[in-house]
Amino acid sequence: MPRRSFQHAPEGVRRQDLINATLDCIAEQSLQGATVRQIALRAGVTAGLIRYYFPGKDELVHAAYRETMNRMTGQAKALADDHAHREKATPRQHLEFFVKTSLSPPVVDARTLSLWASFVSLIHVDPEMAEIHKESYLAFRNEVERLIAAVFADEGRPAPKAELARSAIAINAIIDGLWLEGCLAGDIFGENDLVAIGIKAVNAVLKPREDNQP
Amino acid sequence: MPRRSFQHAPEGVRRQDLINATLDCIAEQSLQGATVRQIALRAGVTAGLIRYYFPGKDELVHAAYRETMNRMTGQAKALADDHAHREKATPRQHLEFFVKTSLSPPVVDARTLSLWASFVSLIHVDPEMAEIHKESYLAFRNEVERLIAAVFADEGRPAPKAELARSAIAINAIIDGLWLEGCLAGDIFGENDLVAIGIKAVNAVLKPREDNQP
DNA sequence: CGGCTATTTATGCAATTGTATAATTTCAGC
DNA sequence: GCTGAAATTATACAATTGCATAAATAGCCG
Repeated sequence: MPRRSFQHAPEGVRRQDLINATLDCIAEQSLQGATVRQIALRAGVTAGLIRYYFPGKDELVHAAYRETMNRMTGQAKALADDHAHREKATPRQHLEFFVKTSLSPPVVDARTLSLWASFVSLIHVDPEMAEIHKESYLAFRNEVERLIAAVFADEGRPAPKAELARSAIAINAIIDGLWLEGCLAGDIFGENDLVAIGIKAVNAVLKPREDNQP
Repeated sequence: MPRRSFQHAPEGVRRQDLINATLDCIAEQSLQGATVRQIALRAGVTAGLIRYYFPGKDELVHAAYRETMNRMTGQAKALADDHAHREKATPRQHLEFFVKTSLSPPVVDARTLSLWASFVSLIHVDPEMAEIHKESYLAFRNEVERLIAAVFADEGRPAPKAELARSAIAINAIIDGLWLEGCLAGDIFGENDLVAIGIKAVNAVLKPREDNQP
């Protein structure tokens, strides 16, 4: 009885295939559907191979979480930077591009939400997941803070460290929230509705403190 | 060999016990830890009983999801209404109370986030979960819309239906997002930081269209 | 207090799970 | 072409899963 034939995959690609297969499984069938056998099937290998590349299934899920967050932040940043560079944008426009890319496809996407929610549900269960969350959260927020600092500098506005951090946290929260809403109820938002709301809210948060009146 | 003794539970309480036990399991160990045996253990009964009260485990999870969302919206609304009533608040203040209660404990809570994320991860897997999401989302948004309509009426401002819906969607998104952020990174927000950001952003969205400048 | 029904426990089962281990195949270097 | 290490498959296993069924208990109505 001959075994099925196979090939040695080049450096790193098998590992990446397994991560991608894991993401497919989680997105389509939730964590409970992401079994070693299903994952292996999707990746076109057999289940045992998973433990050749990862100590266990948990570590594969950790890698999948990292991958997801890196993709999200990476996409938002790359698209915004590119756009800003082409149009020789002011720092304020650059920030708005970032808001826009964060609130448009492919960052806003139902599948990504399913993945994200699955991972978040493990944050209080698995300490390593909590660590990954913390890291990826800070990576995104630092990006926001850099953009805000540039705006303040460009507009000759004093930027005390605390004020900067406060703004970054607030804007990060607004982007996250609108992102969530866009993924959850994508169909009710037109092309740029979400972006318009986001920019309006971000500008409100960036205003100096005094004018809190409606 | 005598069996363990037991009591007949009064109308509905056993069912509720099972739902609560399910929520405990999901919050502490994620969906994968919410097995019929674990749930039964928590509820102080044996596993078979679950299928006396529910057709299957899936339906128990559905009930747990409904319960979670009803509690969240219910708490936010009840606390805000109560507060507004005591202080004879204006509609605008009432809306701000609603933002405040939505962005404070017990609505903002790490455990609730774990539950919510677990359920959301099933929305694209299980059509019934999608339906529950839709219903609970609309229930919350309608509440927001009612509050906004009162603000517009009170301030003698025209409130075309489309404008009202647009504002409700936007404000709902902002509240959801800040709620998310508060649950995820609760420790970095002071008592009222989140509320302040929320009210600022909500007011910005409520402003008439013209002034979009920073 | 005796019986009847709703409630609850107990047990078993086939399917699935992650992991461990051994056997096989591929392929780069000689 | 050989050879040996690296990559992959195959099989087995104990544990766990949701569910079905049968037996037992509780407690209300008469």
